[in-house]
Amino acid sequence: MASPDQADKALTRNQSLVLTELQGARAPVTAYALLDKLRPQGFRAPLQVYRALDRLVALGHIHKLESINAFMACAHGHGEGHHHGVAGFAICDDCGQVSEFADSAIEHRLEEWAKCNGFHAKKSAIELHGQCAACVGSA
Amino acid sequence: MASPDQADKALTRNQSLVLTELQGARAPVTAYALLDKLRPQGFRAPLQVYRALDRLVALGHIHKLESINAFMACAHGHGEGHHHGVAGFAICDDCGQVSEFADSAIEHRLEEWAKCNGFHAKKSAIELHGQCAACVGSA
DNA sequence: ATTGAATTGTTATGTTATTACATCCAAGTT
DNA sequence: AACTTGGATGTAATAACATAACAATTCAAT
Repeated sequence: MASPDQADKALTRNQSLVLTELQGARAPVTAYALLDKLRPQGFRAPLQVYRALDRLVALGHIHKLESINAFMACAHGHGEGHHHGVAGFAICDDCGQVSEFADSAIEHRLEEWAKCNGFHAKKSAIELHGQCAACVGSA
Repeated sequence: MASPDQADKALTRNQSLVLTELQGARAPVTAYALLDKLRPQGFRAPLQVYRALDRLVALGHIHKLESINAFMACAHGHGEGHHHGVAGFAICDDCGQVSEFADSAIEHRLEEWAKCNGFHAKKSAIELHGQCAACVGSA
């Protein structure tokens, strides 16, 4: 049996620091905001952050939100047989909070379109902008 | 009856120049690439481009591709009763060409999710990355 | 110990987007 | 005509996001 946190153990110091920071955040964080937060831990240049982010995205630990140039930890864990489907994000333009969701019907329709059009999809970005329930209520 | 090109007539000179440039392009164009192309027409600063782009996006004439920071003309025209649904984009990472598509099932699923979660969506971005049919063939 | 691959550190630079403020111009008013 | 008002534009400076190039270090496997 693999150790329970094998995925984490594969991470380097910088990657762990960035991931931990993102997991503790309540909303997406930009690369430069991460840099500032991690200066006490020795970070000094953007590349240290960007390199860690690239790796974490590749490993599936975090997502990049393309429409706001920010990053957030993946909503679910990384247990053994975890199916990594197409993820969607609902971004509140008022409070900044983001909800991650998965919808197999959407995933299926995208696959269908790709198949019909000979497109080989490698990754996807689905991002909604608007107001979350809390902000609609307090509007 | 409105004149056939009423929408176009509402555009200012700068907006028309930017829109025409995008309509003539075979792939998305970045703001700074537009600036360079329009220097002969008198453009000198990024804001001239960004202001025109903002307006054109708001009017539904063009789309911003969030994952590549580039813009493209809307695939369909702007006739009278044109339903502007949720648009998706398949971006070829090899040749740069983009296919715009619309899928009412996806739109419906997104609306459904929003309703169930009290999220008021104002806009959406759906972008696929991979290889288009032509590039897969010539790989 | 040596080597080779991956990671890291550092500097500089490139790319994308906005802020702030001055100016211009056309439409409506006195 | 002079005045006001609002949108559109021009201009300069800067902010925010991201990568290139290269040197130095770490560390597992020999």
